[in-house]
Amino acid sequence: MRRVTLNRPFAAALERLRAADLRPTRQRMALARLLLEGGDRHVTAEQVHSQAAESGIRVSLATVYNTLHQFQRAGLIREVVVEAGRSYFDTNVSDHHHLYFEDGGRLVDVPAAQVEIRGLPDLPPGVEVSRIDVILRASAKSK
Amino acid sequence: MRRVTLNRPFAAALERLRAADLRPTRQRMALARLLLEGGDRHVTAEQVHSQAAESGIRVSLATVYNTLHQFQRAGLIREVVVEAGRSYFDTNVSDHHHLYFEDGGRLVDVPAAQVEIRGLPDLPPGVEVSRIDVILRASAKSK
DNA sequence: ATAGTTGCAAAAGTTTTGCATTGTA
DNA sequence: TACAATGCAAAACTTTTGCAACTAT
Repeated sequence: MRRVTLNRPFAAALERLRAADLRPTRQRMALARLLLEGGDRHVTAEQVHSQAAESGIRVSLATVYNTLHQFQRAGLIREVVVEAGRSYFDTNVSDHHHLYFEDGGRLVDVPAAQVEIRGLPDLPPGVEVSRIDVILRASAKSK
Repeated sequence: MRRVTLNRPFAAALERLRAADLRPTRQRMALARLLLEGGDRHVTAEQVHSQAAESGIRVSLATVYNTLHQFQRAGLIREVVVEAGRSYFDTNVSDHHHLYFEDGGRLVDVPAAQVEIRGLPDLPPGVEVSRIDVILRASAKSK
């Protein structure tokens, strides 16, 4: 009888791709594992590309972008735009906001549960708010 | 006696540049008038560049970017990043938030006075929040 | 076979930089 | 004359597109 046991992380990534109706190709599996293992992270496409290279995975930056966008559409990750020409992909897809340290560019999650927003405007009929992004921009105290 | 009367908009733009310690060069004056006359607007660098061309002002896109950033540093305008690779410059510098229509890319101001945000996290000592951006993303109702 | 997918080279945008030119004292 | 500031061509980045190669019937 043949052993069919797959290691855990592999199986988990496979499962998530399947659930999202994305074929488990070599590149996608590699990127899925890179992103979806090891907790909440904020990474740029460029960083994902470098990390892939470090792990010995050959994949072009274009494919990284395309894959990240597919993952986003599938709800596996979120894109957060913080600055002109700098977007982060966030592996935390729970409802939350962001704290951005302008010096250094670090991005930190702020759970939405603890934040309360009131007084938002009404929208035209047929239109709905699909998402609310709150970004707190932090910098060194000027005083 | 020589007439020294300048037309109003010209004088206003001049005044604002002076107050911001920016030399009133031909290009800057032109962009200042384009941006600071005629109410609150959300424009991309590209749009400013086109409008300048239409008004017969010769200025490169690089200069438009550089000037917009100078204006931002001087507090004359604000930059709002809404989507990867798409930043808007906002001539409304009062405290406010944004409603973004994902189909079409229109951006609308939401006065901050009517919005109340509570439960924001504490920051490390020496760090302060320099700005809070709230972006409501609106799209056609899915139902 | 063949219809749909995938991954990437090349193209398209966007923003920044370096420096010749211009303006100021 | 020197010194700083300006405007832009060219360079550097970031992101998207078009299509050849691959996959799964």
